[in-house]
Amino acid sequence: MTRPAHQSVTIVDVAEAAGVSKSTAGRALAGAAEVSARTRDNVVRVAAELGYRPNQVARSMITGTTETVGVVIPEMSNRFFSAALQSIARTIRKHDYELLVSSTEGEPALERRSVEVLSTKRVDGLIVAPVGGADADHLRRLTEIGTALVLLDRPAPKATSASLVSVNNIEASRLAVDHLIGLGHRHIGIISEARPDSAPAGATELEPTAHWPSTLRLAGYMRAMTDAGLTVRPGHIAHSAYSSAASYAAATRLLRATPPVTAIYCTDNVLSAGAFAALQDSGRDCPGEVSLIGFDDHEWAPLVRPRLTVVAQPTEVIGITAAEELLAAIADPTRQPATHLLPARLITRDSTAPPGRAAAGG
Amino acid sequence: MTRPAHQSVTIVDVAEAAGVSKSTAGRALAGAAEVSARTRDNVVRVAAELGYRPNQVARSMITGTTETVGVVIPEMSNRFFSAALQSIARTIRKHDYELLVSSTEGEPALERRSVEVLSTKRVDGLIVAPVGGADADHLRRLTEIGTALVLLDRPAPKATSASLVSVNNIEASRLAVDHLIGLGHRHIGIISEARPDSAPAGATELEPTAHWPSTLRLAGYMRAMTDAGLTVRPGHIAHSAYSSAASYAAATRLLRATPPVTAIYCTDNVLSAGAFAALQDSGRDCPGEVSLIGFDDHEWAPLVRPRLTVVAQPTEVIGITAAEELLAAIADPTRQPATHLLPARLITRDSTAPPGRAAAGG
DNA sequence: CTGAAAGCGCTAACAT
DNA sequence: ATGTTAGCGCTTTCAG
Repeated sequence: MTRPAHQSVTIVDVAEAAGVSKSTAGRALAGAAEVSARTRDNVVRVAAELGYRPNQVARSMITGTTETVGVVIPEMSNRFFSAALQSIARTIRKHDYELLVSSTEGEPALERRSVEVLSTKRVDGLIVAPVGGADADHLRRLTEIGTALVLLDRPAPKATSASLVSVNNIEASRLAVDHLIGLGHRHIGIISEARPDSAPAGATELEPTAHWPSTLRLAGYMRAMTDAGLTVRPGHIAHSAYSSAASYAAATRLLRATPPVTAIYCTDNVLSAGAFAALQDSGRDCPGEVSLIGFDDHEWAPLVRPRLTVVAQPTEVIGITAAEELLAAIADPTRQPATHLLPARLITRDSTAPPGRAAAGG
Repeated sequence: MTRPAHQSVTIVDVAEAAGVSKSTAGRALAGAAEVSARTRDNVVRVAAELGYRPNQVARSMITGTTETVGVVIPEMSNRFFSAALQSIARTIRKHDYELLVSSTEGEPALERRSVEVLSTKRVDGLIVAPVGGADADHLRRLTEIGTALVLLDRPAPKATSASLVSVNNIEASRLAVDHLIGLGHRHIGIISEARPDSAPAGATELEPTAHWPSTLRLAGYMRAMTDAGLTVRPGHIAHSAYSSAASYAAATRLLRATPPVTAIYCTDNVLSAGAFAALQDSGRDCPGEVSLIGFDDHEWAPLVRPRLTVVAQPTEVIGITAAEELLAAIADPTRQPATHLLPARLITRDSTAPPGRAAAGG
């Protein structure tokens, strides 16, 4: 009775036990209409008794599909990505797809590896938040071989035929800056991961980094300032690496700038915490002396004092939209790629107020 | 030139173009030693030119493995799980495995579905944070069919032959309570997702919920109180549903208890935010009038005022351990299941102080 | 309505 | 060192 098979009970076992051919067994299990109710019930019962588990790998071999989508992101513990992942998961599950997820730690080499491996595993489509600047051959390759691709959060230079789902970064910054300007601020500092020179004359360049969120947010800041007739001062643009600690240092620098800033706009969720801590430790009154705007709505934004005003991304909608766009692309390979630039929202709390107001005490 | 194949270029195409048999091509691509360097190089070159992508599905068909592990968790946007996921991902990637992840929204039916679907997709092993109380047939089934299984965060009643990786919840609570007792507190409240009557005489019962983290944390609180000769008062145990809002309400109730509590211990990360907000809004001075301990170390714990003292789980180690345990079980099916109860750590900040100390002002 | 046969792309004996 | 053959478990023509 020994059998070197990989699998305990196959459809052949079920067929034999039910006294039918494996084709009939297969049809019965698939709920095909052409099989008589009697034999179908019998087959199903026998399958249950035997503990038969269909083998999706074998099925994929034939159908050429895996009912699986891949997601490649820099980091899954990042709030933005974990929230996006959650809504992607929920959306695709409704369509009976599963999620193969790979995190790249922000490393281009790992991103390429992930995309290749998932492709090798024959995912039906891929959502990727690319990090690998200029080199996007691995993404272009996907569209060449006909794998559905949706870009999340940021575009990729060469992946022209992929859809993009992201917040409207330019407008997000405008929201923040206009709010501050409306309050009367004229000296507004910004903490950005982007290098000040990466967004020189706007955000329409074709440079590798020109369309990254941080670059666009910086560009949006510059544009909003300019449109309001305010001067964009290099000394008010603080570059920060992508960490809370770096942001702390950047904010500290900004607080010593001349002319002094009366407000700081923080362009990323991991940078917000560091900036807030720096402002707190500086002893400056917020919002009395310095206003602060964070990016992304955190659980803690209403918990700290002053409660933090933020520019919130529609994270959930972004995830849902990316998933739906991908499912649509899988269902219809001729579908044209679309760009979804979702609107951000300003959530006004207590960390922003008119400038020059002394601490009211108490 | 038309071909109804599912795949653009297969190993047969490569073989033909290279003028060898498909076995040789396969061996060359696999880097087998028995193939001459000359033909191997040639095959590899031709494969690259043709844009050949190996088909992992077909390979799995033969080997019976997928180099994929499944992870089933209640929610991936939850801080604890997203952090665990991240370290699981990193660990398995080093062993060239991929991650098929499914979130269950805390619904037992979805959990069963996820486990079955991933099993159908022939994952080599599964890490699950079970939620489905008494009904764990779907998990027992896995071990029956020989699929490696590791339980994360909480055990499952019937899945006896699976490893478990979790924090030591009893000791975690003892850490918190002993700290408070050491400061002089005698009236310590607790906010718990567990019903007070679920952990009556300790945590050694065999009831469905008896080993859930929340139950164990409550039991640990009761045990630590008792061991210190303090009275466990039902009025000081506030039950809360699993949400920040519910915890806010529970904390508010606790603040009105008689005799009054001088300290509150919060047993879960999502409950911590609500309790903190409630204490803040109550106008009570913390830690002057009431001390507070949260669970899990949040990004915001050092940002709020007072900075929050917490019991921190070794989230990263939990994820790594679960992944390694799973990989070991996959590699050696005869391996005996192990239980890893990792130690929690108390991070003392400013929200805990001796009781009865009036607000010092300023 | 059911069965027989072919084959998805690949690896793994078994030859040579 | 290379080629030939036989499947992995399943779906899907094609016959009946």
